[in-house]
Amino acid sequence: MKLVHSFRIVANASMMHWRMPMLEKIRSRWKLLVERELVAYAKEQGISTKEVESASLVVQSPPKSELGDIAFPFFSYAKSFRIAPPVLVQHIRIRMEKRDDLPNGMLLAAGPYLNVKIDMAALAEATAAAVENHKERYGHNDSLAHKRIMVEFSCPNTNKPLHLGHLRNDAIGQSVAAILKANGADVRKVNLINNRGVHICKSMLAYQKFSQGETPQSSGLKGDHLVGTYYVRFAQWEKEDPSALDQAQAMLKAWEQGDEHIIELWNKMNTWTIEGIEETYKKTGITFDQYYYESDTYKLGKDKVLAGLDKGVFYRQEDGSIWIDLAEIALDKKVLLRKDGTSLYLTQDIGTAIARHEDWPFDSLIYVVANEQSYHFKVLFYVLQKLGYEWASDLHHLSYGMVNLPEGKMKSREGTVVDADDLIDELSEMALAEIKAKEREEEVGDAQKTSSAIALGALHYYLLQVNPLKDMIFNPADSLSFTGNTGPYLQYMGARICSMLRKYREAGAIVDHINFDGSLLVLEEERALVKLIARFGETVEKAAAELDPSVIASYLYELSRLFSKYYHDHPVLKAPEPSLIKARLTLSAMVLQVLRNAFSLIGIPFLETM
RNA sequence: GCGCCAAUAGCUCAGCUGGAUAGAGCAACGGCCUUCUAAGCCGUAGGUCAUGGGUUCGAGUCCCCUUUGGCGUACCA
Repeated sequence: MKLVHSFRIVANASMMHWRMPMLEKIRSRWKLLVERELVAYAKEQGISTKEVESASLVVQSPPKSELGDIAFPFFSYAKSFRIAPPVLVQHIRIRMEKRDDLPNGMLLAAGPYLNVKIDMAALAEATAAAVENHKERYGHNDSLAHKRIMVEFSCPNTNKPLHLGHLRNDAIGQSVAAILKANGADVRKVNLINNRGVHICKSMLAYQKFSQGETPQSSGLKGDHLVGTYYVRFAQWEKEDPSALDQAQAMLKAWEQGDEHIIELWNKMNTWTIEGIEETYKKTGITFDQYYYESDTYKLGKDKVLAGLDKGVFYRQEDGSIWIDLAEIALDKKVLLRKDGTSLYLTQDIGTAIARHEDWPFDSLIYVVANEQSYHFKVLFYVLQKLGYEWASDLHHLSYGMVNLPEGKMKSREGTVVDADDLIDELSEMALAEIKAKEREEEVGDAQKTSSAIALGALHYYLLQVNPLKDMIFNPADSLSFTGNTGPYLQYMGARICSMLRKYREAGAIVDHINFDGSLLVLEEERALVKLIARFGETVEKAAAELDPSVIASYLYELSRLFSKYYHDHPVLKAPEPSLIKARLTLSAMVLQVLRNAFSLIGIPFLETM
């Protein structure tokens, strides 16, 4: 399975030791020591050290905690040394143990693996200090420092409200932007409003014919929903009146010629839709740094296509249309401008990309767009390259899979499209009902606010736990469930820790004066938690390298599940010794901080109580 | 037809980029609330990693064939 995006932007060489996360530092230190010993042994045995050096040592994590914390498989050295891996492991272990410059820790020979049990007390204390120092920035790094990355997502049409597909798009875009930012990049989130074209005219025309001047105020409908009803109305009318489409096209022409009445109507309806959509963004916590409008950029696209014609990279057909030959990238031919001179989707995107690079010269531009458009982006990037823009190679299509329903595809004709606002409202109602059923309305404070936060947590986690490239099935029943591997489960973990910390303070913060002693965390779960917390930074980096929020989602679930089991089995506030209370409290607070930080990367609202 | 992508438990998804006995959740069954919030915890059951071949010490992971499914291949967006 090859699902990894090859995100082209090159990370900075930030891997200098002084800023390397603690766990990585320990791993690479041990790696160097094992390699040193292998080379020394090879010399003694009269084996070419080149052979040994070229088989670079692999670093892994053992599957079980009894086997230690770091694993070095020795399979690949068997040939050079001409002995079985387990034998070599024993030799190297014994030799290394004679050294007096080893860091704290223990070497374990586990068959063909040489494993290390690390000094967990030191790791726990260093990690606790790092969490304490960096707080909401713990886990952040500067691997993408000074990189300007533009992320385009959402891109709604102004003829209908957002649906489930947009929600996946928005969730991915918002999350990827946050992840890149956490890696130090200078990120600019941009939206592109598809506000021109025949499809926009369809809802306008139907409105003109059938609305009798209805407005969001008079109808009580959100603007985008109101406009959407006329888009649907057009589809009905089109069946009754075959001239409907011609009329819509005539309207588009009039629009392009600047007909005042039509522009006025267009402005009015666009405003309604955009205001409605922005309300949805507000509800889902989606924000942008800048909006682009196709009505502003399509002309630039036209100009650039004509310029390309002059340069000879495109050609004109007899009927007047302008084309590009895609033979170089093993594709066919593609129209860039219609014979009547009007622009196409591709033309507009050419203009938009150029305008963006002029506005904010980026090191990379990531388009978050469904995979059904991969052909479009392949062509777009090629066209821009042909036009001579060197930055064309910095464009990246983050292609995500379709959202389907258990019954199959969403189809507007069959009315199976899941509306974004309806879904969020339904989720909120379910969450509210749950709060009431648990009789936690008072406890929770603002039950309304809490339930929408839970709804959002459920939705975003559901959408982001799947690798973006894969098609996913959105099962409404599952998404409405708040138990198991869900957003609310994670939120609940955070709320429980908060509650525990509140109780501690109410009881007088008894162990505040005691120093945190990492050596007290000896339980298997505690070691696993410390390691996992120490790995958060790597996880954030991996998520950026792969442009994949599901990396964060999986990490969060693992952390929560581990902590959940831990605090169920082992008392924190009622631990037998004050110093142990302190140690466990510190560990819990670390988990809490990481939950908070990770939540913000995948759009899960943090809740102090629920 | 051609191109791109996918296939892991009944269902929805992981699987640290080729390593130790393939993991979770849901659904099913059983156990745990005078003990830091039961939106929780524990246990049982569930797998020929679509099929066949190849690469090598070693394959769910890499390569090829086949099958099935999705998307694309518009002077729609």
